[in-house]
Amino acid sequence: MGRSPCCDEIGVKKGPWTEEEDEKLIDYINKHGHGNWGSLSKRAGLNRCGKSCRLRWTNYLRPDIKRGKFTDEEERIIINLHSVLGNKWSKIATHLPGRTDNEIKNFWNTNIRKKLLKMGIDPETHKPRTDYNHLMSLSNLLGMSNIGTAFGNNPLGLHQDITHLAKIQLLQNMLQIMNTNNSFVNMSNPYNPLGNNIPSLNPFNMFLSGTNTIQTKEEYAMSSLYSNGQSELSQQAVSIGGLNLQEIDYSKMKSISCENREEIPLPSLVASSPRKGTFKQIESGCDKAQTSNNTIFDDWEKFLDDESNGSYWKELLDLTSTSASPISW
DNA sequence: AAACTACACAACCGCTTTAGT
DNA sequence: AACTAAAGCGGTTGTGTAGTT
Repeated sequence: MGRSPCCDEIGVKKGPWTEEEDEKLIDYINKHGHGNWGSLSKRAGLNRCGKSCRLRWTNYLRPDIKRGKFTDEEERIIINLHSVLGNKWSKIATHLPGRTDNEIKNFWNTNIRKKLLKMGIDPETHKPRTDYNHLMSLSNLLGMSNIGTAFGNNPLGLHQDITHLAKIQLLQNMLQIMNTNNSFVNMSNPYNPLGNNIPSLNPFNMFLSGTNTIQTKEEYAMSSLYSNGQSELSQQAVSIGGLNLQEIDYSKMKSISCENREEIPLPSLVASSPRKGTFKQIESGCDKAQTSNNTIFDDWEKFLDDESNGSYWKELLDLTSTSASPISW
């Protein structure tokens, strides 16, 4: 074992590559192949460590690298694969021809990660965020909004839809916390790894499972990634680029017990967009919680409108943060 | 126009894994 | 089996640039 000392060498150039250096590296590799990276730099007449040469070639100069913006499809693939593989950027990159692990990692950290956070989804777990700070910031946002409303204006310039979204998101996240250990709720998750389709008696089911009904335009696009329920999400991942993930998900899931389901290394994200053929499934999945003319969403929005003043949410949050025992429905 | 800020991306660092002896 | 060098990998940092004040 042991780290290669090449990058510690004194006098070896660091920092951005010049065009001249790029040309030398490309010429050399085109003629001779890279061979041993450690000795390549000298053979190619470059005052760089081998590691630096390798990275420059693999991340930038390689002729098969696809440059430019990531497409929506690539974004979808990355999110799906990340939900299964985690931060295994090199593995993810093998399913995106022409994209490097570095590029994907950067794209994730600067773009996708932020979008997920904005949607209230934890980018690590792909589940709704449950950290207290996040809830407090949502609560404060709503509080400010309500102050403005009381005086007939809106100091933050919050659009009504955004406020509404924050409300629903807050409620959803709180319920997630409350029910972390509630097996009944797990049982009613629209994604049921056991394959049975037990209708939910829990009116909060759709919120616990990560469903928002009000989204910004941008978030709508993102949320469509999570639109098919977990089993379909896995299948999407399976079908991408010939990727075979069956052994990772289904084989484990079929045999896993209800109690152990938390340990499945897969996300539990589910539908949140009205994508064709999907939204209908979601709604039919919560028929039991549906009133004659209104959907559960209508009911909940009404509930939120009735109860959405700052002190109410704060009280509820205080209760949540101090309550050790989960609430059962 | 200048200063500041946020963002994107290239490159580096250091740990882990792999292959060769 | 033990050791070493090289390559792989993921986290982090540095820098250039576009946008904003």
